[in-house]
Amino acid sequence: MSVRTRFAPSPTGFLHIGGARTALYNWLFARRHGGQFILRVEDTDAERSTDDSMNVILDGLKWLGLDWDEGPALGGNSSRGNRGPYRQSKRVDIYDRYLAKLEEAGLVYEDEGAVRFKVPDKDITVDDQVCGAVSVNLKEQGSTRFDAGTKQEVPTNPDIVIKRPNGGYIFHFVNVVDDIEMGITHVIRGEDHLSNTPKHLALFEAFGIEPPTFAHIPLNLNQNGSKMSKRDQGALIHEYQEKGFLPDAVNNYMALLGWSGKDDQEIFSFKELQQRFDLNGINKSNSKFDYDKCLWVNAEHLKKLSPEALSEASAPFLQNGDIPVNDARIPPALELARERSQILSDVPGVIATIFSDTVEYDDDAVAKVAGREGMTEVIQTLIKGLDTVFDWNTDAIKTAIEMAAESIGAKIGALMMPCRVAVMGAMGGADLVPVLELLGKEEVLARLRGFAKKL
RNA sequence: GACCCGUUCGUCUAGCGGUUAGGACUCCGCCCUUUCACGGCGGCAACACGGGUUCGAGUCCCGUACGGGUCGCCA
Repeated sequence: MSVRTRFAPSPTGFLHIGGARTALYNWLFARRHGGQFILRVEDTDAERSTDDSMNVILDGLKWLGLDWDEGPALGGNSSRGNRGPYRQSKRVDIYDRYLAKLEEAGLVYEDEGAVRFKVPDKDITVDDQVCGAVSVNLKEQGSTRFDAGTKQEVPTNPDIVIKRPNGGYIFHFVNVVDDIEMGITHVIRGEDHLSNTPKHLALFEAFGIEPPTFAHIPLNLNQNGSKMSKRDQGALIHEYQEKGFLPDAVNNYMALLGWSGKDDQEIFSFKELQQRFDLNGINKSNSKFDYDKCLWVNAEHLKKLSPEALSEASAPFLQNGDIPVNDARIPPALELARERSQILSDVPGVIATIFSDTVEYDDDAVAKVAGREGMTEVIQTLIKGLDTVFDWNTDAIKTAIEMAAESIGAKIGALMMPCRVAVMGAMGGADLVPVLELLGKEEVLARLRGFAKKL
């Protein structure tokens, strides 16, 4: 039987890193086994579901490259796959049919307008691929509830509500029905669902259907050790896009948070992930999100990007920085920027000076250089030396600076920093000589002359 | 509170009865270098605790502590 996994988000907000990781694991598992990945929108709670938030989730998945074989199309008006519809709000007739089965079997009853499913009074064992065998008796378990307000146990009905008085169906029921109808073979989901799983198994049994394989993955927590919330740094997928993370890097980092290839490799291409991901490598314990490491993973991916891919990915960020995207100097400039950038939004800052007609001088840098003795002579020597360069290329520029240094009995180092500050305005930044080359002779000389006047 | 899951450097993790407990991020040195960064080298830093089992326990068992989760007519 072919593997079929699904991601079943509830469209109530944004695509959260926890959800995205769940989607990724399901996607990787399906791809690894040549199966199908299904996207199903759990929007049974009409009051909390909107098309907009569904599209945010679809956009996020698309950006990550987690394409689905079956599920709603962007926009939500059409879908692909023959087991749809893939929005629960449009599957009511199917749920009605399944409810009728339970009614026939005498397993449900009405309770104040709602419909309850009678849970069996016995141990139900989840044979989880990550957590092992977990047994629970729903009848005993559900007989009391802890009221957080009064901190009291209050008696409750263990039989689970599967349909609201207003006719709407409840998660546990639709989740199971859809997994049956959609032929889901493996359910990979957050560990927060582990305690719900016996309920689902009871429903599978009631329908006489062999349940899928379950794998409950540990949760991602924030730095404080509590569940990631929307306000935590790195929680929302669209922010990665905005900040200039690469989708593959985000996938890589998400994979690492809860899964290990069992060796020392940490940087995985998307393709490698597809080849290597397995349920065995999933960890048992929760992990804390580490933004610094995520940045590092992205920087590693940035280094490996082809020049073409780098250009393409950088374009929106260059535009933001008012840098001309189609300038012929962009490709070499990007090469200067890539080693100094962790995310693409770092890129414009590294190379902006090349494309600007003014120099933004850092006061401290200027003061430091200007304070040196004989600086006027140094700058004049640089101007003279560089003015003689015919073929304006890195070798010739470097040679000219070396000769200029020699002419005043100085080491090249004594000229480089003044030149850097004069031309780029700061002590740090991209390699100076290539920057000089890209800037062009006239501009470099103009900047040096301008700087000379400041002395 | 009851039940469920978990616990190796600050963080992500390797380890599956015998290891100087390995790697990575962060941080700190040094080297490279025209700066910054990259890279290279090195350093700081961990088996939650207590009992067992065993010749021997990070590895197996039982407790305790701590963390997380679930206990909805949310998903």
